[in-house]
Amino acid sequence: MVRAARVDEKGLRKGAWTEEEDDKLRAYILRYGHWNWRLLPRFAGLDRCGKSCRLRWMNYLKPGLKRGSYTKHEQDLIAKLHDELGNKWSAIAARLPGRTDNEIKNYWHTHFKKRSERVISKSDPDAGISREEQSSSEITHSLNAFTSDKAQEIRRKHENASADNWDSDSCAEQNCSEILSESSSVALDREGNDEYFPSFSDSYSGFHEGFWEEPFMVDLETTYSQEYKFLILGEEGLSSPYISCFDDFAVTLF
DNA sequence: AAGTCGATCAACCGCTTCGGT
DNA sequence: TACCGAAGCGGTTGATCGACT
Repeated sequence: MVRAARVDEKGLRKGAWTEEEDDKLRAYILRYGHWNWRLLPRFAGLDRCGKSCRLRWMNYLKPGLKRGSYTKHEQDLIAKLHDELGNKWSAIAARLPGRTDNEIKNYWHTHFKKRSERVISKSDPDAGISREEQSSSEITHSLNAFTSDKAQEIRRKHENASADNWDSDSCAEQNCSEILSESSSVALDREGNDEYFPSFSDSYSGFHEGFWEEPFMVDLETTYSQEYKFLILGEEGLSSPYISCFDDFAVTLF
């Protein structure tokens, strides 16, 4: 399911990434960060363009990415967010921890779009909108109204509780969690089933509050083969103009 | 067993946005 | 304020797999 590897006229590799390339890119970014995507491949020893490296890191190698099938909760969230935001895949991805915009976009095109096409083909051409679509739209509308009311209620609650301790970031997170939790309990899925969806916090119990801010710890013994440990540890092979300023960061990591 | 076709998803491409000068 | 380069974003492509004939 990957493109055949080839080399373009500039000598840059294209197509499927090899395990060795993945290891090089991962090792480099974990040690030095992505200070400049265009120059990074040269320093990391990769014959790839910066864009390709960025994409590979963002969509496949970045720690914390979830692979595999989507939960019912995620499916519902994608549908809801797409109703609200349209094709703003990065915005949708930002609200689904561990999923990438590319992944969500693919998922949408293969699952939801197909479904909506079926709905349109089944619908009365004169009516312009199917009963199913209409009902879905009504559900979304009700849900939006509910979440909007709920957001105001939560905001009032927080404002009353403590004006001094108001932390917009954590409150936004909490609001999102509360809204999703409550709305999920009343939401119907697109098939019209009235079923329980786990709340946001239930689904992502593995992600505690500080997860994304914490330094990423790498288990060198299990994550990398022996031949690439030296790359991470910087004995040789990697070079970075940022070595001095990233040394502190590296110390934090290892 | 071989061929066909649709589904899937990694990767590419080109346009837009953002930030620095 | 205009320009330029880098990063980000979204649409599209193409290789592979599995189901079906």
